[in-house]
Amino acid sequence: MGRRNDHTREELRDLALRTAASIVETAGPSALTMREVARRIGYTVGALYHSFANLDDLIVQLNERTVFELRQALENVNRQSNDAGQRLRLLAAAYLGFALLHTHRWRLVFEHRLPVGQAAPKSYRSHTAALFEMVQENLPTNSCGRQRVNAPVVATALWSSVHGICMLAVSGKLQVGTTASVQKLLDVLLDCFLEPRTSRSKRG
Amino acid sequence: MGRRNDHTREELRDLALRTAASIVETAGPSALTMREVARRIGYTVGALYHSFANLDDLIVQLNERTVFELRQALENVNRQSNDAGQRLRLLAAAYLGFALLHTHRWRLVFEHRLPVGQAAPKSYRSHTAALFEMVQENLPTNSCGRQRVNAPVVATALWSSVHGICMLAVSGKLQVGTTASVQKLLDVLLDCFLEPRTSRSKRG
DNA sequence: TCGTTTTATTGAACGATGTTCAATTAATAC
DNA sequence: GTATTAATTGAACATCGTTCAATAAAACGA
Repeated sequence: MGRRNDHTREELRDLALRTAASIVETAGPSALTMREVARRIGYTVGALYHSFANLDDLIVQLNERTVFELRQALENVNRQSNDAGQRLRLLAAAYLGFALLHTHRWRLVFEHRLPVGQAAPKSYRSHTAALFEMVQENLPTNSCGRQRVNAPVVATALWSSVHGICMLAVSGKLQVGTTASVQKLLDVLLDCFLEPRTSRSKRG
Repeated sequence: MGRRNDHTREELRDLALRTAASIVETAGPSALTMREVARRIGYTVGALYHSFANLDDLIVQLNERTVFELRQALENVNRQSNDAGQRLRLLAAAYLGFALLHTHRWRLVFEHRLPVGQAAPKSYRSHTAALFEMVQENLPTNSCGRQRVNAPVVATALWSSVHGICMLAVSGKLQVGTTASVQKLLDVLLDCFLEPRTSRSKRG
């Protein structure tokens, strides 16, 4: 069979990426092979290599989509409160929610290793930068010794921490089992970053 | 060639694991193959399958060793100060130091996926439990709204956060480049967990 | 010391993987 | 209607994890 015109180049790329996402979500990253993607979309392996340089490239493009979805989810949540502190708590809960809902795909974003010397694509970096900006803008001015360190550093520290809690919880490396107990870890963390330093028994 | 008796079964296991560690550290996890380990220790692949059930098992045993080394490094540091808060800061710095020094091996511990339904080995769990206990014992009693939540939860939240900062930094997913700036993230986090709520300009 | 048993080790084999590319065939352009 | 262009195939190659019958050396019993 030669040229088919069943799909444009862009349609095929989209089809392959959606299929890859489905494979990863249901069967884990180890099930994501060029041959399996090809089989599911009804093409042969060779055809995939016109849309993707190699498997690594396919994964990078899949991760790009995942980060975009994550950004959208967080941006939606960020509009649902007028209180900055409350927004931060909602963002953390949404981050955990996304990680729990799309566990394999979410882990793939952070566990995939780029070939040495190869930078992450620009769109990927812009999405993650947007995430950190969202956090930064919701930081109270008096949070966490803020007068000494600048906001980007605090935002980075806080969100890396949220990430660490979610990652360890989701990957089962933590003993905590239930979603509720993971949420409690996030609460403790955010209490530390949000509660004003002078009142020490706000709601004890 | 038949039976060789160059090494006992235990010697061969040790040799293979040390070789595997070396491969991972220098060339990354993707370079860790049964064939490469076998080649380097001067045996054929088949021989490895008497010491390890499969590649997954070899990785699990390698990770066990890595976690043991990490535990030792932290226990050493934990004896080098009389102030609990200072010990926590030293522990965090040592955790980052280990992650930076043994990046690939350290990442492999957290990024390796066990086959579904298979639990991490008991020794692995006991090492990580020891880490969390160390943190827990160094927590000040008044830290982070401690009167409301119990110590294990605070310890888990704090150390998962330290882990998140180290992981994102080491895997290059963060924009921060230098070791100093990562250390500053850890400082901000520990300030939040350690500084008494009433004094706000301790060392500004 | 010799013959038997045990066991460590080999090496070839199998199926699956990523990747390449000449051949083919359909769509497009002229 | 022919020539050009480009998408698609499918076979090929190297490498991977894993298995296992064959083999040879060590250990054992007499």
